[in-house]
Amino acid sequence: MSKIAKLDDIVSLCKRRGFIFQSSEIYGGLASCYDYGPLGVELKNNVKKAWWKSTVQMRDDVVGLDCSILMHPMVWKASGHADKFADLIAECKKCNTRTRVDHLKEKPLPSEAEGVTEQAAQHTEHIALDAAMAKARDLSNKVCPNCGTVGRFTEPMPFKLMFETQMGANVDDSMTMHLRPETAQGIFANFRNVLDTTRVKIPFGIAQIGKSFRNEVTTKAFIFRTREFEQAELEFFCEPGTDEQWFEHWKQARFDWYINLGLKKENLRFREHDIDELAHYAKGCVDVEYKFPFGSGDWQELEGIANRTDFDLRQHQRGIRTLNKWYESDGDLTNIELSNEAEEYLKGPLSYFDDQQKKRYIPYVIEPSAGIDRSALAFLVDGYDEEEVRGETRNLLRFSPALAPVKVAVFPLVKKEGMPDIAKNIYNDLKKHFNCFYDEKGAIGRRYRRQDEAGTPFCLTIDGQTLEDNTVTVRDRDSMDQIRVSTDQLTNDLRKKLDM
RNA sequence: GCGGGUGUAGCUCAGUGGUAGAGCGUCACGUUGCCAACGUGACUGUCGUGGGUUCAAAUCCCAUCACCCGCUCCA
Repeated sequence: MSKIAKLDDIVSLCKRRGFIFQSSEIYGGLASCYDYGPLGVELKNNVKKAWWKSTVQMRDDVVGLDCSILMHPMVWKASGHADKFADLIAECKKCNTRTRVDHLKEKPLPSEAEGVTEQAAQHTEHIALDAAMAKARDLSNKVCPNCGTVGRFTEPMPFKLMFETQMGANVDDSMTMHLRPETAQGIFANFRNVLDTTRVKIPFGIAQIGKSFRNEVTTKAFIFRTREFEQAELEFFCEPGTDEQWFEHWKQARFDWYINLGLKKENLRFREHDIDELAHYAKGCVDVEYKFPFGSGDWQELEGIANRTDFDLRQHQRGIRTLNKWYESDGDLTNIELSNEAEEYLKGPLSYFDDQQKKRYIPYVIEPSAGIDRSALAFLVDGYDEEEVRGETRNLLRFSPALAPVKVAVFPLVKKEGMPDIAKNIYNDLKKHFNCFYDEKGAIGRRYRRQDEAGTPFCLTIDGQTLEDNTVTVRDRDSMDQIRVSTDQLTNDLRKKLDM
């Protein structure tokens, strides 16, 4: 049975072994920012590789993309982020609890005993900031969900969730830009380019992995919610009417991905979004949740899979039509309205012509959007184990071979009789195929245990018998069992064991 | 941002006003014959940071930063 890991144990192990450090630690740290160390970068790269392999490489209907983080300001106008990507929060003066304004409920009036005044809470992310502010101004009848006090709130505080920066070294001539809050918009912006250059046909997807930035109101739990984070997103374009079946397809595919990489089934589940939780453009949304060991051991989201309909492509067609207003307003996004949709919007540049059906339409989009850092954390937490071996505690990370930072460690049993030379030769040969690690220092048991804690699946030991019959021992991380393998079969044998 | 907790060596922690410590880890040398072995030795500290009180501060006071838990939010 594996031990339930506490987050603190994981944080400590990550530091001790060089998986994850706090950013700018020598200066006292920078809130919410973390650095991946030598083992961590391997793990994270492996998570990305595994995602890319299953999402792009193994499929005939998905191509990749890598967009810039900075994009034309109008992208964020069209996507809605520039106006709407903000939360309004008010604080109860009595109990000092902060609550999102849109989550506050009215005190039921006596005449409406059924409580029907409770409106479905609409996510502020998708309400224009001005409108939300106006609507939120009157909190006199709202109830604090914490202490039940009515109408004693501070002025709603808006939070800008997008990072701003300046482009252009000339201060007078520089333009305010945003760091992307999601990678998805770069994909929509390149939809036409990909269509025109790759001979893809609907249904097909465009995949991208990259950094995004959000000024979260609060950060949380180590690398779980940070303001700078890495996403793996797929926009899968399909014909309207087939969207629900593709939604189901990706739900299953994405769930299986986590399981296949070793997450325990009992720690993973779907959570369907309620109707009133859905963004107004989304037809359906489900989260893949992992049972993280923070606090009370709550389920937390690893990935969201949404049916975004044709909303984004249609918005960008409106965005393109707004470009002149943007020039005229001297690049001030706040002063312009997004143009209305063209009457012929179905024939716009972001539409698709289906040659078989002789039909033009704007495709629907299924979007599985995964957090790479949180996935990495889930794999760390899920793989962490402590067990008693001869009265000693053995710490290990039971990584799937695909994720293990080091695949094979090579040791001479002792530093004599030519064992190090043989071991080095084997190491030099194997490292062409796998990420390997060589170590000839200290006791063999210690070397094994160190690799256990790094999650290395296999350790090879060159011993006295190697000198006689050219076999080495292959020691399995999880069982600690050893078998002898002939050196000329090592590569093949390990390939099989590692599934590489 | 609010409330609660924490911050001393790479890690875990002891140290409540008087010379900064332990265990583990790391490194070196010797030894080695398969699971954190043993011996000897070595390195490691802005006591989170800044200020104050004091003859004297890791210790008391103030401020600040960071982390954890809760509220909240999300990939």
